[in-house]
Amino acid sequence: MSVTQPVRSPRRRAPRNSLNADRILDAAIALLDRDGAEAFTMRALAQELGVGTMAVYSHFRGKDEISDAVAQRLMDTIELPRTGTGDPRGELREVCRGVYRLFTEHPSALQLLTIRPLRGDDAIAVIDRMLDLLRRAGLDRTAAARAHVALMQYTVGSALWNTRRARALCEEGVRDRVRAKLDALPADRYPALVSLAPELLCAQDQRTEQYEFGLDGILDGLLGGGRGL
Amino acid sequence: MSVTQPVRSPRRRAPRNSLNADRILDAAIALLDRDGAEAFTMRALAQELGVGTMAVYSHFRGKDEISDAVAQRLMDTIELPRTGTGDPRGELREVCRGVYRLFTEHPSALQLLTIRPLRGDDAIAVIDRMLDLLRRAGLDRTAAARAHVALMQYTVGSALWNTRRARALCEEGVRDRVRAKLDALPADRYPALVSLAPELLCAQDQRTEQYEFGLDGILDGLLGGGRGL
DNA sequence: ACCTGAACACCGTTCAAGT
DNA sequence: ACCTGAACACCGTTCAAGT
Repeated sequence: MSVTQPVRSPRRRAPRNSLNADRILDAAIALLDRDGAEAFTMRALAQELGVGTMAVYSHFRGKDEISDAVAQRLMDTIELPRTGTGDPRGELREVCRGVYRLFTEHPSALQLLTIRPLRGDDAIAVIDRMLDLLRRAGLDRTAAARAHVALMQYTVGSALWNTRRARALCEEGVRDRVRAKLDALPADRYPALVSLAPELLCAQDQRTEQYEFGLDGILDGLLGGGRGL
Repeated sequence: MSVTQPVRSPRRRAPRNSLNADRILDAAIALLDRDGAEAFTMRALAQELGVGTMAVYSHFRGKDEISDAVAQRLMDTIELPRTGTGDPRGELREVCRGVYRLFTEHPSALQLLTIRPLRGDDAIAVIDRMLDLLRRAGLDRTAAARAHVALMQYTVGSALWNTRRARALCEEGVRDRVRAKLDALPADRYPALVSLAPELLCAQDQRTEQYEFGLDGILDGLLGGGRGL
């Protein structure tokens, strides 16, 4: 029978060397940010690139190696504030906000980043900068190390919390169901919660303000002289 | 040919009603804590129960529903300190430590818990208690709501960070590789990091002390009067 | 009703083969 | 060397069937 070429040709063979590690990482980040971590699939990634699934394996050993490379690449996009004349506290605040912004701008990559936080030249530069600022703020060696870890933990936790929330709230009706559940709580059993329900919902909406509220509190507590009373 | 019964009989049929939601949740938590989240599989869960894969579906709609129930069950195991005569700050500290302990004792369930933190009667009681204590500590309505969220975010972030670290460090040789990497860093480029490397490694090892260091800092900052200088 | 295996549409990855 | 599809061992879940 005379047939034309199949209407939907499955895919013409990709020209040699049209694929490389950079293109793959770009596509991976785009895929993660657009469709979320659970859609980050070798098959989906290959399709995003217009290429057979196995083509990617010529450039990376496997999915884990791609994840690592994505995490490293993202960390390298953090911009450090100019090493200022200003106070250490203000600079520290800026560095933390930069890390937080990165985490929330690439929500799906956040979990990749929390696994091995010590990758990438710029990530290391961030850590070095934070430690330096903490020392200059007057903390001793042990306190500086601990304060750095605490700040990173808070930042990771805050970003994770907010992105999970944001994703959940995207689903239809979740917002109303949460509100209804809060309204249905017995006020005699949970008086504080029922009373503060509006403020709680508001706090979760104003995510940047919420992060900065906690950040300022932590910085006050860690830098401000000693255990206050 | 004459054959005996197969040496390994695949599985005798489970007696009726030997399975129920509680047994399934017990097995799920055991599986999660023992083998980790990535081993939490419907097939593995059924095997743990000595039952066909699909038997579980008679009691739960699917894996998501089991995850939700696990999260709720775990949250209900948090013990609140006796509503003390003591200072709000000390009680608040105890509640946070309880939440942190739960998160670290069930590391694999942590991610389940971060998705929908508002499930379960006891979880709600924890929230109510924290809000009440924050109010009694003198915070206004907005500050109490924000402080509660910040404390939860820090606690989740800290538990997540530590359990990821702990799991990574279990792998053979990771510990030495991290140390080697830190030693190999150019001291002129990252002076603070190289100098504080021992303190950093130490801070990540002493996990409970690290959590409490940050917790005390946050409590100081949030409760101690105003922005210090 | 409760439990079962077969089957379906996915997943990451191995392998032998094309160019 | 770079890219390909077929195949393998997994996964969650649907379905028709057994008891």
